[in-house]
Amino acid sequence: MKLDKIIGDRFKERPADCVVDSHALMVRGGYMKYVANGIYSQFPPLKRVTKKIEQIIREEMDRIDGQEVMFPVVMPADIWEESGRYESIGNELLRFKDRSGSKMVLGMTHEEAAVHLVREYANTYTKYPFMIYQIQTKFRDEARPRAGLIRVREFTMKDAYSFHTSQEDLEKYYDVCYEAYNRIFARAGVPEVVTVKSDSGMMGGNVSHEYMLLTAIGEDSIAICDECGYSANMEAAENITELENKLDRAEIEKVETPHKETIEDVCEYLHSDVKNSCKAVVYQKNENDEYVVVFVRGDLEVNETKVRNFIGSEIHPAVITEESGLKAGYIGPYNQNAKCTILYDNSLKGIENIVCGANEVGYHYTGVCMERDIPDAEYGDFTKILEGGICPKCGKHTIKISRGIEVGNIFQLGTKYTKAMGMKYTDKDGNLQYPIMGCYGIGVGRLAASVCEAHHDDYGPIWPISIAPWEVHLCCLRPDDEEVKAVADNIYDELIKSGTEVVYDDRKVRPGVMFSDADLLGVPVRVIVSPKNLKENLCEIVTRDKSVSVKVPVEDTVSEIKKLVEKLYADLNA
RNA sequence: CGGGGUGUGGCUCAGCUUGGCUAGAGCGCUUGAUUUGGGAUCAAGAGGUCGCAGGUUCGAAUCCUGUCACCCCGACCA
Repeated sequence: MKLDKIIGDRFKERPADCVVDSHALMVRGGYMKYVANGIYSQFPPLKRVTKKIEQIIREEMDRIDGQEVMFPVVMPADIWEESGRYESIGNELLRFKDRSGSKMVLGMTHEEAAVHLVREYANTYTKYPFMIYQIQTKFRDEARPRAGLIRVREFTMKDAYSFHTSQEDLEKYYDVCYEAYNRIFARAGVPEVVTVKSDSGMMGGNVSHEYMLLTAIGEDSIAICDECGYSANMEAAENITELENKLDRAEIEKVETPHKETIEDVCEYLHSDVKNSCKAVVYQKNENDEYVVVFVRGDLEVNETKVRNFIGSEIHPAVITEESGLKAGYIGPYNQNAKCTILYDNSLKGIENIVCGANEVGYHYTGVCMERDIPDAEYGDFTKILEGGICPKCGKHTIKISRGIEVGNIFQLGTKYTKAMGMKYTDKDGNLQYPIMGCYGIGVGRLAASVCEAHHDDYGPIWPISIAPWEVHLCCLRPDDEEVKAVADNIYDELIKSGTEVVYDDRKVRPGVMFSDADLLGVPVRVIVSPKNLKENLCEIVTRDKSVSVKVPVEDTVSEIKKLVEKLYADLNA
């Protein structure tokens, strides 16, 4: 490919709207163009990157006996009504009507379509197990797309669905998939992707893992223990607390705390440690606005996902009214009479002599002891794990919180969808059974952006050769010099003949322009043919990351390039 | 959905507070010349009616009202 024929402009200035580097570089490098909020078109360089990622995924899925299929983008609402998700999913699911008034949805995930595809076919245990997958466009009407390709509304995703006749078989295959995913990320040049335990959210099911690329711009918080290797999404990480600053038992005393409505203010006012206090965080259930009060130790934060899972309902931060009986800023566990669901966090178990609201405006209690004063409280885990927190696996104070981008996930779904949609098979004994499912996703565009985010410098992406838009970038520094041009042309022809993917820059531009464009394209191997090198009968071969920089005789150039290309591939597979 | 911000050639932005001639700069683009190992120089050119709609005014990019879009933070989210 001649560089001057590649569709799309490259330019110098960072676009104002781009917050993350990968987004800025991919816009500057002519990889993508904004179409609408969270919707982009891909120029050839990016299309070539995503195509290669797709191919790696395809090979690894086929290797674990996946069968590629294709589900529709537009689906009738009725299969979503079968699973119950037509109602339960919020506005991310784009619903619309066709010309005849039938309700339709735009596919945001394809469990329903997968079950629909195989539910007649897989009616006997002899057909199991099997896995089907597709690589296709999804649409999710996200509330807030951001960061270029990291979070978009329309995107390409590989989604796979496996069907099993036993939990053991699912778990066995889950592990196989786990390994396949590790191979995919290693081959894509990001072996540093880590797996974390996660909350399954709307997907349902029990066990699930997320594949995270750790980076400061990530949207997820991950709890990691360096000691034992434990890692979990902050949403899912169990938070173990121990009693600190244990105080002696004391009598309850009501004290005036005028205009002190945050726990920090109250504790400062009363000269008490925040760790010896109890604060109330109030939510309301989405369906009926019923109040949910969560009592946690003053220094901790509520993990809303845990609350949501525990009460089995969606919640939102509360608007506290007069009628509720709750006294905002003065809510406490003792003498609490308001009608609402009350949850007590583990951090309060057995705590003595604490400060808490008196359920009366302007007053707090001191000396409250949970065991003595609220003897029938039941406790659960409702708080966020924090930096320096206790590792649930090894029990040490070793938890670190990192940010990460979720580039893939795997779920053990169970029978949620097969049951809801009436998919059954006959087992060996002639009984009807529901198949057990697993599902496995990878966001292709997000992975491309994540690799760029993880591997770039100020001048452009540094693509791993396996997913780079081209393998070799050939620069002819002085195309007006006949000899230089002839040598470069010859190298180009030879590389093409040998099946190497090469982009050839023979424009009549200054070297600086040429190098800058090469940096933006991020091709791993760069070859420079120039009058300066040619005087000594040499060509220059450098890698984008500067780890290799050599000059070789002109006649050896092509073979040296091919050697280097092979080495780069080998490094990725090692 | 709540809070904050921004809309001026392809890109980055100035002008707006305090309305006033044909709306500016740099980058990019076209043509020519000189240059040639990290985004050159000179000259000549093309390209915008200032997000949209309405209002105030002799006169609006500038003031007012409405509206749309986008960005950031939060909420929400496989």
